[in-house]
Amino acid sequence: MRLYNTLTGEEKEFAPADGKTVKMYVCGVTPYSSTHVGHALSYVVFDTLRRYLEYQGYQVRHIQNFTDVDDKIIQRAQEAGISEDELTERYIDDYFRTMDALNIQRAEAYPRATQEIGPILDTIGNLVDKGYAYPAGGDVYFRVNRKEDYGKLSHRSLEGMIAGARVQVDEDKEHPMDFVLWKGAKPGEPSWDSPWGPGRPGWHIECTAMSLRYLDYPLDIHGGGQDLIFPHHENEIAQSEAHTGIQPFAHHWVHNGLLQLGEDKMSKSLGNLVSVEEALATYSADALRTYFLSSHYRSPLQYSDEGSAAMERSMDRFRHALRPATEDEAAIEATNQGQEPLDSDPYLERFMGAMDDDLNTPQAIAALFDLARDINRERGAGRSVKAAQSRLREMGGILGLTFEEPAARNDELAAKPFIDLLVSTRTELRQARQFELADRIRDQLASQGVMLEDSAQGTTWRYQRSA
RNA sequence: GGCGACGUAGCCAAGUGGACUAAGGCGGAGGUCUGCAAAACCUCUAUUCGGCGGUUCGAAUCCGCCCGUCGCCUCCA
Repeated sequence: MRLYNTLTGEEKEFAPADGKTVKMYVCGVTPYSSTHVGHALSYVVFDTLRRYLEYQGYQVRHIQNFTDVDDKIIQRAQEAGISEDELTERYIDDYFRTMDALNIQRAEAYPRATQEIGPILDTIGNLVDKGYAYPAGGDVYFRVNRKEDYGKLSHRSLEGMIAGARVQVDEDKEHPMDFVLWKGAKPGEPSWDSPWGPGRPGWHIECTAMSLRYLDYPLDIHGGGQDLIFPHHENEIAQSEAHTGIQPFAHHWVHNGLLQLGEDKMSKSLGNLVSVEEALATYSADALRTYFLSSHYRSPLQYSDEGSAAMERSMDRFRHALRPATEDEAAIEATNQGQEPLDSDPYLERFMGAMDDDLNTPQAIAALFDLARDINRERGAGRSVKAAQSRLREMGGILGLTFEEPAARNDELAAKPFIDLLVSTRTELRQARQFELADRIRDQLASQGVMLEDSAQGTTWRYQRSA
C-alpha cells in the first residue's frame, strides 16, 4: 500500500523493513483526564491501519506508551488530594475501558514513563556523554544546535522558530529552543535519583527510550496526532538519532488530522471536550468508528452529535443486509439453483484499492455501503447472498466494525417483558383487524423510543438510538 | 510574524489534469411493499466544484491574485 510520510511530505510504498513484521510505535496519552473523542479518532485510525496490515499478512508489533508523569498530572493530583499514581491509574483504566468499547485491538505492550526510569537515565547519560545534552541548574537540556537537521519533520528552521517570538527565555538554556530531558525536582514533586540530582523525565525522552527498548530502531511506523509533530516528534527524532546514530529513526511518520468540535479543535486547554463515554452512551462503536473513518485520516473532521446520529442511522443498512435468511428466502434460494450467487469480488477489489491508496477509508466505506445495498436488493430477488454477507463482514472487520445491534442498557432490559407483552397484544388486535388500537400502541411505543417493524415473519422491535 | 492545510449539493465527505454526464452517508421529494406504517429496495435531489484571471486540445484537479476558514509555532491524539 502507499502511505503518506510526514517526514518527506510524500506518499511512499509501505513495506516493513524485514518484509514480515511491522514495528509500529504510536504515541499514547498523558493520563490526567477522561479519554475524549479526539483520542478515539486517533486510535481508531491506527487500529484500522494495523488491522489492514494484518489483513495483508503482516505481523504487527504495536507498542504504545503512557506518559504518566508531567506537570498537569502533578497539578491535578494535588488538587484532588490523591497521589500521582492513583490519578494516572484511574485514567489509564478509563482509557482501556473506552478503547475496548470501541473495539480497538490492544497493543503488544503499554510501557509507562515512570516504570522506565533506568532506560531513560541511560539515554540521557549517553546524550550528555556525546555532547548532545548538557546539565544546567539541576535540569538536563538537549542541545538543538548539535543536531544539524533539527526541524526536518515539522519542516521549520531554528531561525523561523525563534522569529515566532513566543519562545520562553530561560537563563539556563544555551539556545532558546533547547528542550528539557530531565527536570530537577521542586519540593513536593515526585522524583527519582539521577547523576544530575533528583528529578523526573522531560516530555519527549520516554518515547525515545521505550521505542528503542521495545521495538529497536529503525521503527517502520511512528504515529500520533498532527499536534504531536512539533515539538514532540521533532524532539524525539533529534534525541533518538543522536542517541543511537541510527537514521532514520522511523521509516514512516503517520499523523492523523485533528477532530474539530464546532469551529475549534477539541483540546484539553480549551476545555471543549466530549468524552468517549458520553458518546458511547448514545451511539454504537460501529457508528463512531464509521464516523471517524468517513473522512480521510489526514484531514480534520468536524465532530457533532448530528453527525453521530446520522452514522447510527446508516448502520441499520449494514445490520439489515446481514440479517440471516428468513425461511421463505432460504426456500426460494434452495429452489433457485440456476441463479448465480451475488458476486462480491468487485466490492472487495474496490475496498482494497481504496485502502491501498493511503488508507482511503471514505472510499472503502462507500464500497461497503454499495455492497450492502446490492445484498439487500438481490436477496429480495431470490439470489444467494450468503457468501456476499460474509464478505461484507470480512471487509467491515478490517475497519473494526462488528455490525452488532447495540447492546441493551439495564433499564432497557428491565422494560423488555412489558414491551413484548404490548407487542403481542397489538398483534392480536391486528389479527382482529382492530387497527386503530393497534396503531395507537405502535405510536405510543414509538414516542418512548421503541420502533416496531411488521413483516410476514411477525413483528420485531428495537430501541431508537439516534436522537 | 513564520510554517502548513482547507473552501465540492441543505449537512457530513471522497475525487486532485481526460471514462467527472463529480463516490458514499444523512436529510428531502416521488414510487414499490404494507390494513396503515416502519425497514428495505427503486427513481430524483451539484450542467457544477469560494471568486477572478491564466496555462492546456482539455482543469474541481496546475499557476497567480483576491475573499473566507482552520491547524501548528505553548500542554494536547
